[in-house]
This record gives sequence, C-alpha cells and structure tokens, in this order.
Amino acid sequence: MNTSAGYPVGQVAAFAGVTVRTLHHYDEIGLLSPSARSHAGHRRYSDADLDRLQQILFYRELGFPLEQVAALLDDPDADPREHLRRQHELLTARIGKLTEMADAVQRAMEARTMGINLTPEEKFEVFGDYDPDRHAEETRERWGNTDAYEQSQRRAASYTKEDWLRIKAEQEDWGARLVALRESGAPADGEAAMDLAEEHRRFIVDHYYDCTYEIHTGLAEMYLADPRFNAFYESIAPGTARYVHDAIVANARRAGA
Amino acid sequence: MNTSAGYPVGQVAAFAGVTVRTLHHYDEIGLLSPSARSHAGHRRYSDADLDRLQQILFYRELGFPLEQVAALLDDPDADPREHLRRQHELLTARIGKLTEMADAVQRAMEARTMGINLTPEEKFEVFGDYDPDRHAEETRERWGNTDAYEQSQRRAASYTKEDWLRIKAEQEDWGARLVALRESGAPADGEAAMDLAEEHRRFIVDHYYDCTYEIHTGLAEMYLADPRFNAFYESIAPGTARYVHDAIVANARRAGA
DNA sequence: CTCCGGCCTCACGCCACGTGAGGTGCAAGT
DNA sequence: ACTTGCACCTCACGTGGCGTGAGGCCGGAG
Repeated sequence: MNTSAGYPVGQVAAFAGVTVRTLHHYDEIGLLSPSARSHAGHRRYSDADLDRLQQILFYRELGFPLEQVAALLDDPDADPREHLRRQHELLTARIGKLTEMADAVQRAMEARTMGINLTPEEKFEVFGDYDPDRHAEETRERWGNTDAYEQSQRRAASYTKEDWLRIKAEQEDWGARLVALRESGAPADGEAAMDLAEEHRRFIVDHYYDCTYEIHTGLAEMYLADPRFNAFYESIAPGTARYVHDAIVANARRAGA
Repeated sequence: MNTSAGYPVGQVAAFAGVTVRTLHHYDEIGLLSPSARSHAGHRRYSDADLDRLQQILFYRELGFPLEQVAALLDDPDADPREHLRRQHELLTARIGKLTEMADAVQRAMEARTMGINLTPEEKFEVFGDYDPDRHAEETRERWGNTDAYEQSQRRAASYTKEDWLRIKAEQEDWGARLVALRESGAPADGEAAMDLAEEHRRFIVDHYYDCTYEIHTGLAEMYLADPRFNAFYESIAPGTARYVHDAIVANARRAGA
C-alpha cells in the first residue's frame, strides 16, 4: 500500500523555502543526505530528515558556517533540548544586538539633529562585534598618540547642506521657545510644556523617522544619561535637560491615557 | 601643521571591526574609495569616508548585496534622513522577524514536550520568508493530492529515545495531579494551583530552556489561542486549557509582586 | 508514441572576501 | 650607515555557499 515513502526534493524545497540546488548541495557535502532513494535514484526525505533540515536552516539563519552546523547537529551528546535551549539563547542574544543597533541609530539620528559630531569610535559603536574593553583600550594605546589621531579627533564632519541649515534654524527656534517657557516659570508637566514636547516629537517624525511616544521617552532618558546630549541641553541653561525630560514624559503620559 | 590628513587603512579597519582586505575590496569595486592617498600611495580615509563606511556596514549587516548598497548610497535623491529612516524601519522589521522565530521556537519546544507532531508545513513556519498565502495554497494544490503527501501527513516522527520517555512520564504525572486538583474544586488562582503552575515552569527550565514568568504567561496565552495546544489540554478534560492558563497567570502575578 | 514535468549528474560561474607572496617607505635601535 | 620592524602596497589564487545552465533519464497524460 504505502508505495511512496518520503518526500521528493522539490516538495521539501517548497516546504522549507529553499532551492533544490541547496538540498543537492547539502547532500554533496554530507550535511543532509536523504535517508533513502527511490528506484529511479530520486532522493526521498523522511520526516526525521525534515527535522534535521529545519535545524540546519535555523543555525544557518543565525550565521553559522555549514561545517559548524554539521558539528553541532552530529554532536552525539547533544540531545534535542540542548539545541532548543541554545537556539533560544542565540535568538534572544541576536535580538538584543539588533535592539542595541536600533538604539545606536537613534543616537546617530539625534546627533545629526543637534549637530553633535561623533568621534570615529563613536561612529562604529553600532557594531559591538569586537570585544569592547580590549578593543577600546588597545586602539587608544596603538593610535592614541599619533598626530593624525589627535588632530582629527574632534574635527567638523562637514554636513553642510542647504535644508540642513533650515532644519537647524527650526530646531533653534524651538530651543528658544523652550527657554522662554521655562523662564516664565511654567511647570514641566504643564499644558504648554507638553505641547512643546509634542512639537519636538512631531519635528522628529517629520524630518527623521517615526518616533513613537515610547521611543520619545527613551530619548528623554538619553538626554539625562548620555553626557554628550546632556551637555548640549545644559549648555543652553542649567537644568534644561531635566526640564525637557520631564516635559516629554508628561506628554507621553498624556497621549497614552 | 596639519601634515596628516585622514586615517590610514589599518586604523579604519580597527575602528570598524573589519579587515584591511575588506577595505581594499571595497576600494577595488568602487564602493568606498578613500578620498585621498598619501605621498607613498597609502589610502587616507576622511571623516566623510568613515560615515559612508558606517552606512555600508549597516546595510551589509542587514544582508544587502554590496551592489545594492552602492546603489542605495549613491542614489542622488536620498538624503541622510532617508537613510536613517530606512535603517530604522529595516531594523524594527528584522527584530520583528526574529521575535517571530523565537515564538516559533517556543511552540516547537512545547510541541516536543507534549508529543504533538507537526505537519511538514508547520515545521517550517519559523521561516516566514515566502509569501504565506500564495505558498500555502500553491503547495496544497500541487502536492495535496499525491499519495506521499496524504500518507505521511500525520506520521509519527519517531523521537523514541530513552530519557524522552522518562520526561514524558514526568509530564503525565504532572497532568494527573493537575486534573485531580481541579476536580477537587480548588480555584485556578489558589495556592495549590499556582504551585503546580510554578512546577510546570520549573519543569521547562530544567529540561528545555530558561522560561521566565513573562514567557510562561506567553505560553499560557498560546494554550488558549493555538488550536493544537488547546486541543491537547481540552482532550484531558474540557476547561483544562483555561484552568492552566489562569493558574499560570496567577502564579506569574504572585512572583512579580 | 510523443510530450512534459520533475528528477538526475556534471561542471562552470559568482560574490565577498581570506590568505599568502613579494616589494616599498619610514622610524627606531645598534 | 645599516639593519630591523611595522604598516602599507599590489597581484593573484583559494574558499564557502550556493546559482545557473547543459544534457539526459523516467513515468504518466494526451
């Protein structure tokens, strides 16, 4: 009765979202050899083969070279739960990294809006793929005392454009109104301050990216925590960073409720 | 004074966390040609070059082929905010995909703990890289009526191992105690039910992965929403899925407060 | 009986680099 | 003055993970 045992290669490819060639390749290198062949020499994949393929594609997606994938899957003292556990860890780690990158992009965007120049190291903070301590120390040690390094350390990055200046003007106008409001004695969680915070958010949305209230409060935290941004606001007038922070938080709360 | 203009290739490589060869390659293919050369023919990268490199690595990290990266970066009517906006979108999209994968792994782990067999399509739900509708329909249309497909549709996946059976026994013991508790009339948010929920969580932690309270409540939701898991619990006794859900939620609340 | 769709096996091509091999320029130590 | 050493240079071939035909086999439908 059960004349057909196992799935043919095309079907497996369709299931897994890969090409037939890929399956051939995995067979060639011995990573996934179908457990049987039909009379005509056609590959027949069993359910167990499909499971293995699923694992393979998973590790591949996370950037493992196929050779290592084979080593992982053929490890005799690694049972299914070992793999699931590891996969879960890898995924959360990966998500964490991407979230960090997203945060770094946020900071980069903010740096641009405010005209803060980043040092070369800061520019690549996004990619935390090297050991941070060792790298930072070593780099400073190796390059920290050369002329090129010292002299270009805080050089202007020359983002000079046309509408860039227009945006900056807008930004400064907002800053001026902020200072005026604060000097008038208006509270940070008052109507006017919240409106100004909302205007700030809209400003970002219009010119840069889709800044949600959640992201906006994240930025507010950064204005307090990150020395660069903190210094920027404090340079306007002492206490401004805190004031802006509170206004943004209040505004987000208003929008959320 | 300023005799040294620009960073040498080794320094740039160290900053960016790439090899010198990579920078040479980008120069060869015209993706990133340093804006100057020293007297001795050495590459000198300007700050603007570093910015471009940062962008390149960003898009590369997200899987773009270098040719497309060049196209994106050289696009004349794409200003900085365009890129930042796009990068932000790409990142959040990617994070979303990974989160989905993590969820799918959760389900796979749960399926294993309960001995539910997945159909071939279900096994690859993790990788949402094909158009779901078109794919699902088309696959069924093309393969749905072949013998191989029908007959192996719900075949046992033969996970038969030794300690796998032991775990299953543990699991069944837990199930029995759950049913007994519920029949005794104990409330789902009572002490005993919560203890049983906690035991369930510990069980997962010990045998599978680090299941936090947050994840655990996520699983509880799934027990209600996903037909497969729902059916599993309901097959024990009607209302069990809900009972388990409530117990887990109550337990998480207890732990959280 | 032919046609067609899916399968097969070579075998070469491609991208994004890795990895030497062999040579240059400069600065520091002997 | 001379070697040592380091960072840089330019070929140029190798590698991983497939893509992309070329040419042929096989079983069912028209």
